[in-house]
Amino acid sequence: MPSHTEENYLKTIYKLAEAEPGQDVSTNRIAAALTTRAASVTDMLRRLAEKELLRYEKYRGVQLTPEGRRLALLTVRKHRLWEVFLVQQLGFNWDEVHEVAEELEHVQSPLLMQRLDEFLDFPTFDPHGDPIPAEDGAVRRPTHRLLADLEVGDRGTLAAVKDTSAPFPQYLDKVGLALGVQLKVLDKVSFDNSLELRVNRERTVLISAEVGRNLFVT
Amino acid sequence: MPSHTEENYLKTIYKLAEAEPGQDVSTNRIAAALTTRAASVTDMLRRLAEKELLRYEKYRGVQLTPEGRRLALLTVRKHRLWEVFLVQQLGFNWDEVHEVAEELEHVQSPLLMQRLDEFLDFPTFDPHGDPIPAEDGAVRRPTHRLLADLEVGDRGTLAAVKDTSAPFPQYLDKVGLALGVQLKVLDKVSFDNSLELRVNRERTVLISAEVGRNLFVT
DNA sequence: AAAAAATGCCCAGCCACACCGAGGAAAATT
DNA sequence: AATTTTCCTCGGTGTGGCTGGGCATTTTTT
Repeated sequence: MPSHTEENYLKTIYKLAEAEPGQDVSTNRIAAALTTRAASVTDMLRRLAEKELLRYEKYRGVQLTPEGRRLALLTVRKHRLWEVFLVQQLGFNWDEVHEVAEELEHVQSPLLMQRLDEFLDFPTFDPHGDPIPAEDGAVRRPTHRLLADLEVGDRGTLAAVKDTSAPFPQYLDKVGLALGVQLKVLDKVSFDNSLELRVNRERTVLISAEVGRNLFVT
Repeated sequence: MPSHTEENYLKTIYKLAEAEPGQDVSTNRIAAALTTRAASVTDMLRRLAEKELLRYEKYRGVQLTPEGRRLALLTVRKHRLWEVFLVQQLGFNWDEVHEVAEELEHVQSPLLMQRLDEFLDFPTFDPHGDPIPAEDGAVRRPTHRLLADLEVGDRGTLAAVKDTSAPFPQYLDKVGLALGVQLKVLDKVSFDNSLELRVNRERTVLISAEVGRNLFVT
């Protein structure tokens, strides 16, 4: 049974590996992601390697073993299922749930998660639009594209955000964007790549390229 | 923010104090309840006293401060609310929920508990028949009597069990008793105080005095 | 009241977990 | 080949929690 911290390391490593497939994950990247020092990370990597949850060749970075990957995905699954519960059943806002889910994800009870999954009617995406790994570890890779990659005239539905830390969802709220809205790219300003969007065929919104790189559409 | 273990100590002390009001709670009783050693308990008591969560006079036992009591009740509240959720919403059996609730009770989020409470429609008793402390710490003391204290001819409704560890609820199931059934005492065997009961005006059941002392009726 | 038994305290120490700074080794970059 | 960057190792810190053994206190017994 991994400790909370171990679960967090595994989850972080999984996400970093996901972000840049093929490459091994480096110590410093992990340290940055967990706001801790490289020395602490090395420490933990040794322990996780000992438990066969990842392969660790020094100076070479790190790679999850099947078992490590399984645990990481399980944690992600739990996190996202709880987020669905919090938003759909308890009426949380989708930008309020992260911290709470961060705690709930460490509860150990396969039966609980199975029942919760059923109770929520087997959701496949969480409130941020991220896929919920299945019990067997299968992840439905959504057909998302970066909003920033769309061309003038392209359409899509806002499906997910990349950076889900608090300020960003709040910003979205403010400019009137939300998951599920219909978008059409009206213009792409060439000099800074900012985007002019039509939202739900009603309003027009101007967003920076920065923001565009944080949003996924289908 | 108390640690999980601290919360467990507080909860245990609260329950022991409850069981025998007036008296202070002794080190060994706590040790027995938590299956640890007296030395460990002394240790923790010192720490909790330092944090002003209880008053600790050596050789004299221990007493929760208002703040300690508040935290203990909060933990009990969380535990029991989660139990209601598990049974009512997720379809757990009432004798399966304890361990899971034991984990969930340590999640720290007042907002979460408030929303959950609302979602469950402000329940006042948990699936074992025990009262759920209100947010302000008020406990509705149920008008329970020990089944063993009833006299021949008395009637009542089975309202709660004292020992909720796994085997006992299973035993109840087997003999056909459940919370909510109507009971009438047909006979009380004088030599061992075992009880003959009519259940829901249908069946007859014979239980030992031991069992009778573990059941509450209204 | 003294002796015996039970209870409970205190000390010193142990273990697990997680973190960290400093210095040097390895790898990447130039 | 030299420099910069990365990151490993080592020794050490702190916290939380548990424990055995010896001693102090309280309670019970006589």
